[in-house]
Amino acid sequence: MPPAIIPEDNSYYGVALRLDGRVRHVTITVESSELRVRVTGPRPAARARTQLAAAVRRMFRLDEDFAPFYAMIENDAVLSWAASGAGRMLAAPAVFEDVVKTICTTNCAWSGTVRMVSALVNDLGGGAFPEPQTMAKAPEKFYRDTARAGYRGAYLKALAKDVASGKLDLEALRPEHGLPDADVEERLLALPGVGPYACAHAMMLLGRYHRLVFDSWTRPAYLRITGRRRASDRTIERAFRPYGAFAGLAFWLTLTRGWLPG
DNA sequence: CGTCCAGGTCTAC
DNA sequence: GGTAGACCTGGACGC
Repeated sequence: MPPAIIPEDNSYYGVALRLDGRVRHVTITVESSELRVRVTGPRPAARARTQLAAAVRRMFRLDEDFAPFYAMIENDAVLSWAASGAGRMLAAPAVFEDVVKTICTTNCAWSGTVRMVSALVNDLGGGAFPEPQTMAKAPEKFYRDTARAGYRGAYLKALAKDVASGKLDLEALRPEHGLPDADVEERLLALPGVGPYACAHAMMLLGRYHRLVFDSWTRPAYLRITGRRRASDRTIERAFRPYGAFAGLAFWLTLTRGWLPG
């Protein structure tokens, strides 16, 4: 296992997770370069602890090897700063959750995404992100009147249905299962409501960093940072081609440099 | 009040 | 393979 590079002490993250059927509030802190995970309630049984460990490992990308990327950018004019441990985009415990949330970001303002996901968590999941079966069973009324997901409602329900029935296995898209990027992309694009943007975004969350995410935020952000007046997606892709398998991550870090203090 | 568009996608040419 | 129009929703904006 590659070393987990933790940038600083006192980092804190909180999330509600469903562990062995029970919603737990989980806090993750950094203490002496190690992650410490705490949960509310009585000590979780073995099954819940296993689920918790798996969730944290995926959320913080503990099984991914960033060393090749850091070696690549060590002397990079723009990205050398990131070589000290940046790039661990927070993922959900399950690929299903990432795909659902990503669909909830499409063609709407961020406030809409928050509304839809909040409804899924609070009104359907009892405080944690709902299981596929729960989303599959939820009536259309929920998606229309509570989540106010509009036309996405049908996509979300259909997706949940296929995952719940076993017809669709999104977790199989994780890198450890060995599917080539091209196959994973093809499967993602075949999902209802998943186009080039959502596919690229989901690929990043899967730890597959080749594809650049183009949307109404990243495009202007790139222009602002480079000082260009305009640049086509193909031009931007060409600019990041030197980063190879990490082009998408390099693009993202270039755009989000200002999100970090200092 | 109508129009536009926001972390796009789908269908039909 | 590339492009127009429609699509839920709800804020922002112009009139």
